[in-house]
Amino acid sequence: MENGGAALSRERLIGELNQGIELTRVLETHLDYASPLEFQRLLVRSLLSTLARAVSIAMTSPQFPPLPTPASSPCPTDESHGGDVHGRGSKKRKTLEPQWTQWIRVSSAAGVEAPAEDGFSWRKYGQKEILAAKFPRAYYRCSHHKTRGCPARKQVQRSDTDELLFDVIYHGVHSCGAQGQVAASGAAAVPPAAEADGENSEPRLRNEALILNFRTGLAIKPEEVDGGDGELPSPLFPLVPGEPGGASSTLAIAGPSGSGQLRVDPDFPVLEMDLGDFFSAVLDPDFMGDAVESKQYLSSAPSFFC
DNA sequence: AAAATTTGACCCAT
DNA sequence: ATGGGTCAAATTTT
Repeated sequence: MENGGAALSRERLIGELNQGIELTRVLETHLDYASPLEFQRLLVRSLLSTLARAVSIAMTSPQFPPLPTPASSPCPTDESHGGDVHGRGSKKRKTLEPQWTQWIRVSSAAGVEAPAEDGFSWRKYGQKEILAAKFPRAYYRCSHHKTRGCPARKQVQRSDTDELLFDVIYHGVHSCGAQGQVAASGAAAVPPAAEADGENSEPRLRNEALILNFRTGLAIKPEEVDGGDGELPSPLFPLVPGEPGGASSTLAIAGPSGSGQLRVDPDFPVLEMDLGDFFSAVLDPDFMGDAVESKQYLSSAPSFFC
């Protein structure tokens, strides 16, 4: 039952992350020495793609929620490992459970209270006004929480800006053998957005208004798609830009340190991850193997992110 | 009556 | 002290 695959992607992930850190250090040095802007740009670009790859790996890693159907897998949810003795300001690894976000847009503006069904049955257990949000956030948990202790939960909140958009944040995976994932695979895992019967001749990736939101506020938002319509390269978040004639969609990426572009697969759902959770998951002691060094790396480097 | 939702209190991290 | 997540009693829905 070992998760060889998981371990592998974790290694790759850590590798990418470390490289990103290394690049950052080099860049820092060169900033100090006022090296050629050209070179600095190159570093930044490399850094960007390294991080993008890392994100991609993280997103597809078994440790994180799967895009397609939940494929009722055994409940991996492990609670405590009693083995965390090491005094030493014990870290608080709080988020072990997968969490991801879906943006769902509804069609009719008026009267819409919530996005359509997603194939599971939920029971609302709370609602809260959120500080800087126009709309309240609703909390749901799987209906089988009582009966079968299913840990799945979700939060639904209407977007401040786009009236037709809802953020649906899922926490944990279902352990109840509930709900046929409806062939509409999309139903539960991908924004239906459909409404097809229209004239949408637009390229698929339009203003889905998707935003990859890291703690820093780094955002990636849709931009023009370069007419290309060919197949998209398989690696998600492949290398960055500079390269004009690509058959894929491109996204403009803008962050605290500049901007660039990314190619993306329009079919890949956009997730939202908190970098803190991201790192704590990656650094979970249970997986540290001989990569322990990365721990120090990571904990000492990215002041950048917070 | 049973099941689900509403809503303010409560609790736990910042 | 604050903001956000959950609890649970009251209330509404079926």
